[in-house]
Amino acid sequence: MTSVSDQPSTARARVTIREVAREAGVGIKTVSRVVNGEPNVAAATAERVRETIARLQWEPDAHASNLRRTNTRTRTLGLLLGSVDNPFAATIHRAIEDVAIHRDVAVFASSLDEDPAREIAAVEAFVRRKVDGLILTCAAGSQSYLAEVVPPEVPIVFIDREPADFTADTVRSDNLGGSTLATRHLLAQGHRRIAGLFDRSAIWTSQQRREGFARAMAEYGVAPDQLDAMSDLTTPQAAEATVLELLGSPTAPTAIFSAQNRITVGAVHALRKLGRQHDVALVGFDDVELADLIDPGITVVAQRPAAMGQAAAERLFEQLDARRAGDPLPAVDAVLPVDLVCRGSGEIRPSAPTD
Amino acid sequence: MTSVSDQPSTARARVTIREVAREAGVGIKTVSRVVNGEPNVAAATAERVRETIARLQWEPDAHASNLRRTNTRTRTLGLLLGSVDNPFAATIHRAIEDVAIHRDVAVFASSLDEDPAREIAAVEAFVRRKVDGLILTCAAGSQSYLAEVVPPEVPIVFIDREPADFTADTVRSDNLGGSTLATRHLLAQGHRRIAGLFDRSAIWTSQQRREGFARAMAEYGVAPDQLDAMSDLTTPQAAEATVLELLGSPTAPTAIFSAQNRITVGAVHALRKLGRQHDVALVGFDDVELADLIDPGITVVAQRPAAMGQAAAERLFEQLDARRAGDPLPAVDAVLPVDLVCRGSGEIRPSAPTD
DNA sequence: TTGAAAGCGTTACCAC
DNA sequence: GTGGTAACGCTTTCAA
Repeated sequence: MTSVSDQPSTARARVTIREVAREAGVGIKTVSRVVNGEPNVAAATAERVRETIARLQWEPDAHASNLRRTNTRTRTLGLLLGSVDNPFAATIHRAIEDVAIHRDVAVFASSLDEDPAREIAAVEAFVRRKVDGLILTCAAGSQSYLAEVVPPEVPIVFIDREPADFTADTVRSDNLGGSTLATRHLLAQGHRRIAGLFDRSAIWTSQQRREGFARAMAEYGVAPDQLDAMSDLTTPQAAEATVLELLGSPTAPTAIFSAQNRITVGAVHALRKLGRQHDVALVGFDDVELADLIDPGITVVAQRPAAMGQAAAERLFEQLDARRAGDPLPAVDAVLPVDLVCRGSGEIRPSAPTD
Repeated sequence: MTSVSDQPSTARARVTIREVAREAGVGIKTVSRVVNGEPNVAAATAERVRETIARLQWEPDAHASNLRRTNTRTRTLGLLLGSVDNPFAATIHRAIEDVAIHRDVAVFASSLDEDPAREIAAVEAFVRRKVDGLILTCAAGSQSYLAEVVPPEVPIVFIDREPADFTADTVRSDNLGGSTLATRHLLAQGHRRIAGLFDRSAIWTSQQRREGFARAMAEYGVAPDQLDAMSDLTTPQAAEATVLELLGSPTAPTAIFSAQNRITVGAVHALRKLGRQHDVALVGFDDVELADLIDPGITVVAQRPAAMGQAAAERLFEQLDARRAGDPLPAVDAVLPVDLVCRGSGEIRPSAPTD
């Protein structure tokens, strides 16, 4: 009665490694060896097992494997971005996915909306799910919490922004150099009254870009406290309103440096509304789609989000491999270059040249 | 020797439910009850357990729990998109994440690049990871494989495109109505020679939009076989080249219907290159960023990707709840309306009116 | 109200 | 080469 019944491979019920072993007439460990590509299995046996797996349509249970595996890899990665629907972040995301897929690693993506609490909650959720590694954009003022929340064997790579109170690999753009470059470009056209428009000042990149703006202005003799710099512009609408106001004032700027893609969009809208797009110069940080089709084309300092994503993912896997081998790599701060793309808006000269 | 040692809560090593139980002086089942909010635990006991959990910083292992749990929820969801960096898809992604986060569900996102093999591989990877549900954009010609690959208790919602050979909930735009609307809009301006530019014909939405285009043209007496319709334009570059060629021919169209966002971008580039953007009419399907800042503004049939994502995620969770309660909901085909947004390019009249 | 014991589906260890 | 058997960290079952 308890003997092997000759039921055909019926029910789509749940197929386990045991059924496969029984059907193939081998031990369960042998099946395990085959699926994991371990040595010490006769070619013929392996073939038979593979055939059985295919016939029974068995899929190994990832959770069960990870439970016992010492080298525990969930083949899973946690990615935290400003927002998955921001073009800059989405490009990073895609590049990371392209690296991860080669290792059969799946990506959990989360948006943080500049909310420190959400950053911590997302990291905790990733850790609970035992991700192999983390690629993080940070919103919180300090990343010291990571030391207690993330196990030491889980590598972390920061992307786009440098962390505070925590040391780990970072991949980011040359924000300082880029914003200096952008500002100098406007100064070189003869502009002296240049308005700098920035995102919320709590964001690391926003601070860096503001610093770059200030440095370039200082080179031309403008003291930091005399800067026409507006921070905390969190939406295109806020940027638009600010530009409308600035240009209405008696000391209106002749040029604008917009330090983030959404701010650039708002600024362009404002200039159009006033019909002054051929009159007031504009350079933006981070590229914008269709920037070349607008009249005038928008001059920007373009970042390399795809390269950033790729570099971050590759570094993460290097760390993973190194740590499994026993020696973690030292943290590296990778800075990617940015490119000034001249399309017209940044090459407008002031109506009454200062120089 | 084997008695309980009074080691202080040392090593950040791995804390398990057993340690917590031992420290709190209760059985492990009681700890389990507390973390899962099950009844039959004295308030004082529960409090003591919670205190111990906090002190030991224990995080339950999600994989271990899911192994034995019958009601197995990994609080995980698989999302397959054309590409995570396409703005349309990225907006859907964000909307889904916003619904999922309320249920503490994490989202695995994957891109398929219109590759049928990648679709299947991605779904298998999701299933292996025991996701609670799937939201899929499909590239394969048939989704019949899902019946064998996806366990019946895992709900599937299709987004953007209808599946073939498989029945499940679908959330999509009114592609047929939208493309008819777009084409009629051009016809109403007096255009009769209208070129239709489409994505690869294997894609469901591409077929639908082509059908809508054909129907509207037929209303004005143009037979399907006389249509100026170009398919398989997979990149903006291809679209641009096609438009350049079309406009150079003796029977050049006076208007263009571009059936996808990247095709629209290519078409605009071509028109600019020829300096004919104020001369040849253009209506695109799916909105494009900064379309209002270009001169002329691009008239489009706008979809509602955020609403699509939200609807799909909500439907998925409804199905999940219903199935756990024992009665799956019948499959529904939700069709979201599209909106004609007139910005100028679609309102250009033919130089030599036909009517 | 509580906890001991028996799984869940896989991999690790060690005999054969 | 091969296959038992004991984990892995938790939930379920069931007896106390």
